[in-house]
Amino acid sequence: MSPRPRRSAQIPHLQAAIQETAWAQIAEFGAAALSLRAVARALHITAPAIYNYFPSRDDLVTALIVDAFSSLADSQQAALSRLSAASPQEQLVALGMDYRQWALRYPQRYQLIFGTPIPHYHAPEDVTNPAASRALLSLMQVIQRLYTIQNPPRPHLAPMTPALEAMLTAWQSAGLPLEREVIYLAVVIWSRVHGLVQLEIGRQFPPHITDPGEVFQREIRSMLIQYSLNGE
Amino acid sequence: MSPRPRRSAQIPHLQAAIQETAWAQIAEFGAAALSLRAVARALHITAPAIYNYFPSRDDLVTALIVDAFSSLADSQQAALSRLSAASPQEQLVALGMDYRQWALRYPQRYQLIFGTPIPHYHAPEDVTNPAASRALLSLMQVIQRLYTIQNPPRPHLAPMTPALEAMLTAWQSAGLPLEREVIYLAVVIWSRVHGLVQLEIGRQFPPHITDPGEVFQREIRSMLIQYSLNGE
DNA sequence: AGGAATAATAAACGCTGTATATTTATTATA
DNA sequence: TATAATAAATATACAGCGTTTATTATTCCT
Repeated sequence: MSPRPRRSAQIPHLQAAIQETAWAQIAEFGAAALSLRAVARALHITAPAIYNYFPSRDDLVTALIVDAFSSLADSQQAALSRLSAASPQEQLVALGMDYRQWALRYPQRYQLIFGTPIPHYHAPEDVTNPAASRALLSLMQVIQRLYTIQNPPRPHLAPMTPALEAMLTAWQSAGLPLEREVIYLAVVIWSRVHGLVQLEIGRQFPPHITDPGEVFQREIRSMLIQYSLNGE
Repeated sequence: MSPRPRRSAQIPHLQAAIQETAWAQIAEFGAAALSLRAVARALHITAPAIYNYFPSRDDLVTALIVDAFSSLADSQQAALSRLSAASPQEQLVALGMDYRQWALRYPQRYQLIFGTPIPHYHAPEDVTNPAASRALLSLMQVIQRLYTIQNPPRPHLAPMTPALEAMLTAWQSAGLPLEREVIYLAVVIWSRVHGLVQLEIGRQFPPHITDPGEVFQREIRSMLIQYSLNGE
C-alpha cells in the first residue's frame, strides 16, 4: 500500500471506524487496556495513521467518553418517551431500570465514564461535563414533574443544611431551572442507583447475592417511599 | 553489584518493601499504572528480582488488594472501638464517616478494591472474597445490634421478594450468623455509602456540588430515618 | 566439602504510545 | 495546465512496559 492511498482505497469514515473499533476493544479488555496499535491492526492501518484523526490517545478517549454519556442519555430519553403516558412514579422506576440495563449491556462504557479514571488521562472538563450533565437530564425532568404535581413534606429526609442549600442555589443561579429539592433528590437517587449498578458490574456484591437485580428492584421501589415520591 | 548479593547487602524484608513502594506508586499514578519496573527502580533492584517474591504482577496486585481491604476493615473496627460506649445510631454514623474518611485518605486504594478492575487482572476469589467480607463486618455488627435492641416495622422499605429472601437465607445457611433483614440493610447501606464515596473520589459529582461531604452527611442521617434505625 | 537452592543481574522478546521522515495522492492557486 | 501546498498514509525509531531465560554469586543442607 502506498503511503497516501487513492480515495478509492481509503477506509470511508475512518474516524468513526476508529471509534467503533475502539469500542470493540474496550468491550473485550476494558478502557484502560485500549491500545491504539490494536485498533490500527484491526483496521489494517498503522498506529500513526490514527493521529490524523485524534491528536493523541487522550483525544480518542475523550471522544469515547462523550459517546458513552450520549448513549446513556439517549437510552434514558428513549425510556422516558416509551412511557410518556405513564405516571411519573412509573417513569422514575423505568428510568432506574433503563440505567441499570444500559450499564449491564455496556459495562465497560459504564466503567469508562463512572469508574476508576484511566491512568495518565486528563479529561477536558469543558467537553466532558456537559455530556455528563446530559445523562442526568431525564432523571431531573421526571423528579421536577413529580415535584410540580405534588410537593409533600419529606419527613424521611434529614434536614437540609445551609451549606447544601447554598450549593444548590449556586447551581440554580448558574442556569439549572429546577427547584433545589429536585436537584438534591436527583443527585442522591443517582448516587444510589450508581452505587448498586457499579457494585453489580464490578462483581463486588458478596457471592450469595446471586441476583443483584432483586436488590436493585427493592431499592428503587424503596426510594419512591423514602423520598415521598409515591403520591402518598 | 553481584547477582546474588551477600546478606548484608540485601534489602531486609524486601517483600514488604516492594509492597510499600507499590503503594507509593499507586497513590501517585493509580493502580492500573502500577509498574514493576518503576517499583524496582525505586528500590535500586531490577524488575526480575521482584519475581522472587511475587510470581507475577497479578500476585503483587492481589497482595495489595488484601492489604487495602484489611486497612479498611481495621479502620472501621477502630472507629467502632472508639465509640464502644455510644448508641448504635451514633456508631452507624461514625462507621459511615470513617468509611468516607478512609476513602478520601486512600482514594487509589479505594479504586483498587471497588473501582474498575485492572486490565487483564484476575482476582483469586478464594483470597479476595474473605478479605472483602471482613471490610463489611463492623457495619453488619452494628446493624445487628440495632436489630437486637429494637426491631420495629420498616414501612419505608418496599416488601422483600421471595427471591431476595432465598438469597439471604442461603447466605445464613453458609454461616453468616445474622438476621436476613440485617444482612439486607448492611448491603444496601453499604451500596449507598459506596455510591456517594465513589462518585466523590472519582470527581463525578456535578461541579456545583463543591462539598460532597454535605450530601454524604445528609444521606447518612436520612438512612437512619428511612430504614427505621433511629429508635423512633 | 560439595551440591542444591536461592537471590540477584544481564539480555532478550514482544508489546505499548508517540515522534519523525518520507512517499503518494489530492487540492488549491496562479 | 502546471506547480505548490496540503493531507493521508507508511516505515522507522525511541523509550517505556511485563516476563522469560541464562548466568552468577551467595547461602543452605547433607
